[in-house]
Amino acid sequence: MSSLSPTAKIILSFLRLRPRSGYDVRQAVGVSTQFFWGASFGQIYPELRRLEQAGLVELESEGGRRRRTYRLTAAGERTLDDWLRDDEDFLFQYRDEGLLRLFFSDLTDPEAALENVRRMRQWREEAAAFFRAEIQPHADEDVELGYKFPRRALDFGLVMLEAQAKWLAELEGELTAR
Amino acid sequence: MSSLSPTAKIILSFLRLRPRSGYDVRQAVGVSTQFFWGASFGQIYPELRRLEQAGLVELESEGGRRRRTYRLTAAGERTLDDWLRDDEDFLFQYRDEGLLRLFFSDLTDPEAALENVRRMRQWREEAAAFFRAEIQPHADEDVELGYKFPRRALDFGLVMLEAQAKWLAELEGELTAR
DNA sequence: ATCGACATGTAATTTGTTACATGATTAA
DNA sequence: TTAATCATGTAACAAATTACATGTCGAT
Repeated sequence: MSSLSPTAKIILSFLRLRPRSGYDVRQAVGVSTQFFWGASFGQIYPELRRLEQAGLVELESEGGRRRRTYRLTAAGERTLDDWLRDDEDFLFQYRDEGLLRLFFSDLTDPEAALENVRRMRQWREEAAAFFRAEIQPHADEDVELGYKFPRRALDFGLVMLEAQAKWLAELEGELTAR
Repeated sequence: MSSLSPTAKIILSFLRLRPRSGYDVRQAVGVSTQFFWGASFGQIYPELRRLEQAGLVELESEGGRRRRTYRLTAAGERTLDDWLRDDEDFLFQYRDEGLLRLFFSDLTDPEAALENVRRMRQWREEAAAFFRAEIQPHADEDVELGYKFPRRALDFGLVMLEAQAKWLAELEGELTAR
């Protein structure tokens, strides 16, 4: 019962929604989970081969053309199901260079510290705007199809970004006041 | 002007506050930046050698004992300063397996989805409690010493965790209601 | 026929964790 | 003197990004 690699988790999940090629998996990631669970071509293609080897996915069609569409096998379905229920600790990783610089901002002059905070806030605002423009349409489409959770995951991300932006704006005010 | 590795950034920063050994850097990370910028022994020790090679740090004392304390060189100070002001894009990485499972929760039964949300919320609450118990005392100590920003970085983390926990609690209510 | 978008893949490099090995110092 | 903790280090592995190479398809 070797556990699934991070990339395997997202591949199996998207294939369960419908059969896809590696290319399609990457497109789906790009318009939905990228923010909290990325995957690049360089990981997806080799991982698909491994999953095929392991009997978790199989080729559905080579369509005459050069397009390899995969679908889940029964074993793949079971493995995915296990993961969606399992009890292991979740991976949680947060890495934030702006916050690192904030932490050490006593080492710089106030202007540099303030500029850093401003950039942090702006980044959050831009990310939130990007979510609404590029990701929300897809999430809303999913809702039409009866999938409610992608939209909830989007809202989670927006709430997080906006809480951060609000706090940063307050700190900006505090640092400007003097 | 080869750019600093992630681990180099935190090593130089902590050395600027005061000279330390690799062991001390690791301790400092563990009680302060771990949440958003980790570093393990396996990275710190080799990186210190590289930084020494590059002339950014130097041995301050071998203290007779087996304890290698490093301090910044003038070149190290300059390099650190450059980084604290530079214009490059900040690294921002967020990876959240609970959120990935939430995204795909249409594929499971409602009980498994609810259980996942509950665990996500609990994890946030435990993390926030840990911050207050284990990290805040050190941040407050820093304030006494005139370093105000570590405490602000802590507050940022708490605000983020609490915003997430609140949203998750609301979703829990919604999912329970039916 | 050729150009751009679609599609698959490999290789090199970077980053990070974990497990392991080893030695020095201090307190019981 | 022996156990625990302090302290330094290496090796093996896992994960991820990026750049590169190659080929297919459809429209002009």
